[in-house]
Amino acid sequence: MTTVDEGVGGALSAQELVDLLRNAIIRGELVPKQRLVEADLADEYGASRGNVRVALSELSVEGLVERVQNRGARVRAVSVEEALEITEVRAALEALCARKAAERISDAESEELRGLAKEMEEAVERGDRESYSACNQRLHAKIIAVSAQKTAAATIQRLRGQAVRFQFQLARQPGRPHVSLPQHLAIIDAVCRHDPNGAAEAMRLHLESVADAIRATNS
Amino acid sequence: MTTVDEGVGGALSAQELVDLLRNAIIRGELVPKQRLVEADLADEYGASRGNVRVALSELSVEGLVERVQNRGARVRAVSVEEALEITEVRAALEALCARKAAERISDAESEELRGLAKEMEEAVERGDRESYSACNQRLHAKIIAVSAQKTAAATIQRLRGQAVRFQFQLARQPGRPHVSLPQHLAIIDAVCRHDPNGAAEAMRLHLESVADAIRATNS
DNA sequence: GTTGACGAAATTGTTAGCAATATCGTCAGC
DNA sequence: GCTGACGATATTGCTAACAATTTCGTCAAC
Repeated sequence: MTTVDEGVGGALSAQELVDLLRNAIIRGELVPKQRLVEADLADEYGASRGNVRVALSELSVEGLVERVQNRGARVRAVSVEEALEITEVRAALEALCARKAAERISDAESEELRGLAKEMEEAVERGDRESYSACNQRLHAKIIAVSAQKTAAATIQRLRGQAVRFQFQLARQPGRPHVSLPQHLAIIDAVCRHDPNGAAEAMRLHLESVADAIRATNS
Repeated sequence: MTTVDEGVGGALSAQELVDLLRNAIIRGELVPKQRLVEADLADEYGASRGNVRVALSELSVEGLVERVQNRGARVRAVSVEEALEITEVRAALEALCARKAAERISDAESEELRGLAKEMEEAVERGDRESYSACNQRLHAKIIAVSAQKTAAATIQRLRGQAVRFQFQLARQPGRPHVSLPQHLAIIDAVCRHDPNGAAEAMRLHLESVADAIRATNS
């Protein structure tokens, strides 16, 4: 079940392996602190040890894997303190993106965001966590896309990968949607009104609240 | 001259190679768009091709090297537009660090920063570019250190490496120190006065001005 | 019972060689 | 003279095997 078959029988390339392992870590199939023995991974994924090695090197630069000289690799465990730091950095970067998005957004994109706002309101109203969480991700992704900031986007994505465990934990919290919905609506409103400062501030407040929730949950 | 000897005769490990190559790129010994042929690098640095390969993989994740499937690696060339994006991201992150630094700075550290301010004023007064540039780097590094934000620090450092070419260009600009000195002094003053908002805003304005200078120079 | 030395097993680090792919020069055909 | 096919060369992608290091179990000494 956890084993990944070799598909059509071809061996995996180094780059394919990086993607597979990254997803496995982000999806939680490989848990924090779990040892990543090169030979085992090579068997499991049907790749050569050399490629596994390269993949682990790259993931260690990305911050998902921790390597110690002569002692192998393991899935990096992100502490609560670190998750808070990451959230603060994300706050700064997503606020930047929100500002840029408010400057550049087109009418069609505005329409799309307002539609998303309606979807979120309805999802909360009928208590559909699944749908709300999906909208949440789409909202953040859309704002980053509209901002057209490639550097910020890449950085945010990397950091998201590192802190995904805490995001997940948060999405399952009981009262959470009722707290975050008005924040999300405020962000959408400011961006659609072409209010850069308002959008940045609304985004900053939202992620500040996320940080508070992480702090409150893990204490 | 450009060739690096093997030192005491030992072959270089993969990790040593990463550091050597990173420095070579940042110091400009390997110029943008320059092809990085694995076999050549292996000869030049006295390492095996496998290790060169791993090093190039890691540097490509760091954004210093560009790799194309089956067509090798080259030093990544950062465009002006990208340098501006990078500077904006740095502005957001260093503003965050300045805010945190203002919250946490100790009296001893304050003293150190004020000493640095005096050094910078004197360097500008006697037209010592070399010394001013060194102080500039020390200032940014110190604020990041005081802020104790590891995630932000790592991100900033990575981005700095990518845009180093533009920073260098800027430091050589004639009137530049007279423009940036008051900004630097304002940052130091706000941080030492424990004024988080003021420090963040001063840092943001400073890097905004850096962005303007990059824009003006490359047009 | 605890401590420390020794050695086997497990695991990582490195290298050399083979296979696959792209690049470039050459030359025939138009 | 220009175009496109062909083959040689250069270069990357990958794998298997070897070397070095760490880890862990065993056992003797205290």
